[in-house]
Amino acid sequence: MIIDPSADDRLDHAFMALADPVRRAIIARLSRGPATVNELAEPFAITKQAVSKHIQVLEHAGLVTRTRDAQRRPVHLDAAQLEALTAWIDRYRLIHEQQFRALDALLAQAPGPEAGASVATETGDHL
Amino acid sequence: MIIDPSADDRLDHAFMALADPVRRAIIARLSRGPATVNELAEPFAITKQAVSKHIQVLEHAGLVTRTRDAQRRPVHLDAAQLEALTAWIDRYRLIHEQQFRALDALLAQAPGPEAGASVATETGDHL
DNA sequence: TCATTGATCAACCATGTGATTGATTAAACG
DNA sequence: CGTTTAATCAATCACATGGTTGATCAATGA
Repeated sequence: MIIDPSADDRLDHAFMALADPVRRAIIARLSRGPATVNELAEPFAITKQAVSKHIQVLEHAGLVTRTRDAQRRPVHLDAAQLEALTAWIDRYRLIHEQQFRALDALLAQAPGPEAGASVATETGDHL
Repeated sequence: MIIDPSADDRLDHAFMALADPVRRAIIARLSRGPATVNELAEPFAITKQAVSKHIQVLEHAGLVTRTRDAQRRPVHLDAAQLEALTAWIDRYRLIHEQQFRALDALLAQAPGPEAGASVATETGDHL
C-alpha cells in the first residue's frame, strides 16, 4: 500500500517499535541469530498471537525481515534501521555537545559576570 | 511518586518520546540551546497546551529538564539519556555484526556446501 | 486423505495517546 | 489593585495499541 514512506514515518515506527520491552527483548534475541515465532514467544507469558503482532510491528518499522522455511517463518534482524536511529540521536547529541564547548570557550575568553549571551550557532535542521 | 524507575521503564519512555515527530523536532531545536514553551510551540500548527504536554512527556523520559525564570519555564536538553539510547541500540547492533563476522570466518574456513551451522556465541542478555 | 505443526487472521476489549477547548495559577507590569 | 503574559490543569474526544480467544490458512508427514 505505502509507496514511499517518509524518513519521518520510518523513524516514528522504529522508535515506537523499541518503546516496548517485549520488542526490545526480541531484538536482543535476534541479534544473536534468526529465530521462529515459537522460539521468540517461548520466554514470554503472553500468547503466540501477541508475539506475532509484535513481530509485525518490528517488520513494519524495518527492523526485522521474515523469510520462509517450510511452515516456519524465521525472523532476521535488519541492523540498517538500527543504525539510522543511532544516527538521528547522535546528530543532536553532538550538536548539543558542541554548544557546550562553544559556551565554555566564550566564558573563558570574556570572564565578566554579565555573560548571559544565548548560544546560537546556526545549523540546518532536518527535523 | 516513582522512587526508582527501572532501566526498562526509562528506555520505554525515552524511545516512546522519540517516536513522535513533534517531540523529535523539539529535541532538534533544544540541541541548539534552551527555549521556552512559547518558542517551542511557534513552528507548529497545534496549541500551546499540546506542546506543553509533549514537553512533559520528554521530561518524564529524562530527555529534558525545566528551570524557572520569572513566568518563563525554559526547557533544556539533557543529553545523558540520549546517550543511554544509543548505548542500548549499539549494543545489539554490534553483537549482530559480530555474528556476521563469525559466520564469514566459518564459511571461509570450511567452504563445503553443507555448512548449515547455527551461529550462537553466547552473550549475557540485559533485556 | 487426514491429522499435526507453525503461524496468521478476525473480532473484541481495556487502556493510553494526541489533540482540543475552557478555566486556572503565577509572576511581571501599569 | 487590575491586566497582561507564560504556562499548566481539567474534561473531553477520536483513535491507536497490546492483549485476549477462536477460527483459519499452509506445509509436513502418517
